[in-house]
Amino acid sequence: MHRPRKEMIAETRAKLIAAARHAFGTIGYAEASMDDFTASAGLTRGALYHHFGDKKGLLQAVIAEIDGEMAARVDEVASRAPTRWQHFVDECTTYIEMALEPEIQRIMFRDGPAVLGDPAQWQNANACTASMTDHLTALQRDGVVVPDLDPETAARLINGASSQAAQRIANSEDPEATSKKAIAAFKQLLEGLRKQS
Amino acid sequence: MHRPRKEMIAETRAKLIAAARHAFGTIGYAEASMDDFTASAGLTRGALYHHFGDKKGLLQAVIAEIDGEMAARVDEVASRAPTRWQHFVDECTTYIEMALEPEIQRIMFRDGPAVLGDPAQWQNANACTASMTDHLTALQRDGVVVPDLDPETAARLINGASSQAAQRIANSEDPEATSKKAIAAFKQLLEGLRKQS
DNA sequence: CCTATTAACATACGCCTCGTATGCCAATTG
DNA sequence: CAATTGGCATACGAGGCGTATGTTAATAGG
Repeated sequence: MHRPRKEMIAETRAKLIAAARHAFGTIGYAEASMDDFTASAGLTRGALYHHFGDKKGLLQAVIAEIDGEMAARVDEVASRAPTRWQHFVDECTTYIEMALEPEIQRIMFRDGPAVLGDPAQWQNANACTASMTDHLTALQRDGVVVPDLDPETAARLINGASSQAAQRIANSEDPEATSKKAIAAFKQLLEGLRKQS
Repeated sequence: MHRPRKEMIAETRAKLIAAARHAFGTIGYAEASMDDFTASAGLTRGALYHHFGDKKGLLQAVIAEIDGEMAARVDEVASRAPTRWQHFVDECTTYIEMALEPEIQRIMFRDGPAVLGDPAQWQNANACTASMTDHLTALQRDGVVVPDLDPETAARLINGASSQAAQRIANSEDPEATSKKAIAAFKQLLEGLRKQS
């Protein structure tokens, strides 16, 4: 049988990623001891180094996984919306909602950039921005968005604003109220991209 | 004489901050060995722990210093502008320009948040956002900016977009061209805040 | 079917870094 | 001038990380 072997390996990788994701997302990358979270997965650092090279490599794998999940979710939600513009706005607000998860904030917005550098340079972890860029391009073609605008650049700026919005909500005393204010301010900024009719 | 003593102490603090700032800004917080950069200042970790408690405390001090410098610069540049709105826009673009410094990006936007958490929660390091919040409030009062908007929230979102713009420019192959695109996109977003006349 | 090789891990070792406890010296204070 | 405090260095112990080295089980070739 070929399968059991392959499956065991895949399972090992998955267990390591899951354990690391949990550790990174709660206590943070720097505080997460490789000995500890590999042990919590019933393994040792030997497996980690074999599969991912080093701690950074494992972080990359975790980030790739999260990025994939986020992109899938954004894609799903945004697909049902009456207009393209609404589609785009929904995409952004969904992104903010997801960014409320402490795990995502910690890994994708704080530890990730600190350890791996500018997120824009990450390989296998740009699905969300790519999607937003595509939609902005389409909106521009349709004349909904102002023409003199680089879509990818705009998508990045919006990403920055989104993550700040999410952080503000997440750290708020009254998340409900803060959410309203943050989403409102965010949508207001987006209005700047629209061509006035 | 009281002075020499006090001066020596202040000088020690300053040397530690300067050495740490350089180390953090180049190789990064995690890679910066306390033994190394204290030695480069002619001191030991003993002085560091005495004055700043721990590595995080020193990072806070470094951040406070940089924040002060940034706020002073923003204040200076923005003070000469014909209109209040222009004043505000200049403030933002100056902020982006400053954020191009690798040292500032690394310390203020990457390592700082990873180690100390959400910048919005930082004490003694919110001068820039505070200033932008004030100006937004004034603009709102004057009817230049849309009324239904929380100034501080908006300031934070703009901050997020600014830092992304700066990162994009800094990591670009052609900074000159990217700068034009990023600043343009940024200003376009800001237009969303204006009340249409 | 048997052997050789490789791959998937675990173990063991040394280095570096950090935090704390302790010690020393100079400067202030009365 | 003595006592005390504060500024800083030294010394020690504990982890954490990376690498080098096993060990075992699965595959491949004859």
